[in-house]
Amino acid sequence: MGKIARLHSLAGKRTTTQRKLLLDLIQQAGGHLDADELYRRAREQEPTISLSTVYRNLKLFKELDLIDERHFAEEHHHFEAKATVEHHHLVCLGCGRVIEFKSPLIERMKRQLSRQNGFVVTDVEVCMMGYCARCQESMASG
Amino acid sequence: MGKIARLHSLAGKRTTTQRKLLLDLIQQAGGHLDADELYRRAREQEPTISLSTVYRNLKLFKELDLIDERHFAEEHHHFEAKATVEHHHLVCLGCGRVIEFKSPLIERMKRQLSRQNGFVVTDVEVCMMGYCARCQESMASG
DNA sequence: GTTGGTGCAAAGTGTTTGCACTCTG
DNA sequence: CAGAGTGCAAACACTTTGCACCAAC
Repeated sequence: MGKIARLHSLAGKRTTTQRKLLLDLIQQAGGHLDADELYRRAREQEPTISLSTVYRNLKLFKELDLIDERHFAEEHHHFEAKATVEHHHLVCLGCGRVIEFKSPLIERMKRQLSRQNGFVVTDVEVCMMGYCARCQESMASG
Repeated sequence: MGKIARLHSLAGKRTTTQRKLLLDLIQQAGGHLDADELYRRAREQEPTISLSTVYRNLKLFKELDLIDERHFAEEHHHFEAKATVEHHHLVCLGCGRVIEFKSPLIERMKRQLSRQNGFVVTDVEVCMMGYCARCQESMASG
């Protein structure tokens, strides 16, 4: 899995206005964006940008390992800037809020798998669905 | 979350030939099916069945909690008969094979989350991606 | 007999692609 | 100034829906 070190984030790819804007928006966002939300935000600063450009660059960023793609229980994909620390997601089925969490248990699980099945894990997605404290309250009272 | 007990699996819904066939196929399959694969198998026994019927029934089965829907890193969804025992998935990026596993660590993680965030977890999806033993070998030799 | 379920075709999503034009390097 | 990247529209893959007919209850 040797990977050639990248000199800067775009690794020789051309730095177009659109590409830079998209990358900035993703990194600023902090949270999770889908292609459409990113498109909407990008158009505020670059009204002629097209949705294809958004998709093409998301694909590129993924290849360059600059972003992670997430598959929540929805039809479309979500993206987020590559995490410095691996973390996972709690999705509240009440309000739709996505809460990030991390747990050392996941590392242990990886190790267990490689020991038991000889499987080398390169990427983990943990998605827990349920109800956040707030939604539980409003269900109890409502 | 109160749920009226179901008398039998289809809970008052009509037992059509197609519906029964689809449910049988899913339960026999053991593994993971996508809508198209299910359609293909169903047509072997019921050549006039339509893809819409497959989708409509998958939706119904999901509502009746007879199947689980999975979101591997692909465009379409996979389904499997409701698991008696909660288990999770290893997806090999080399050969595409899906290996099931279970781990007590996941229960612990759930408990930790409810303790730390007051979040009640109703459903968990853990998807680990990487390379199975076989694919590691062929990468090393190839 | 009602009316829920089906098959078909048409529409709806989210995403990708072909092409001519534009701009980076 | 070559060719990577763009905008646009058309194509794509998967899923849902409207409608007329059919069959389970």
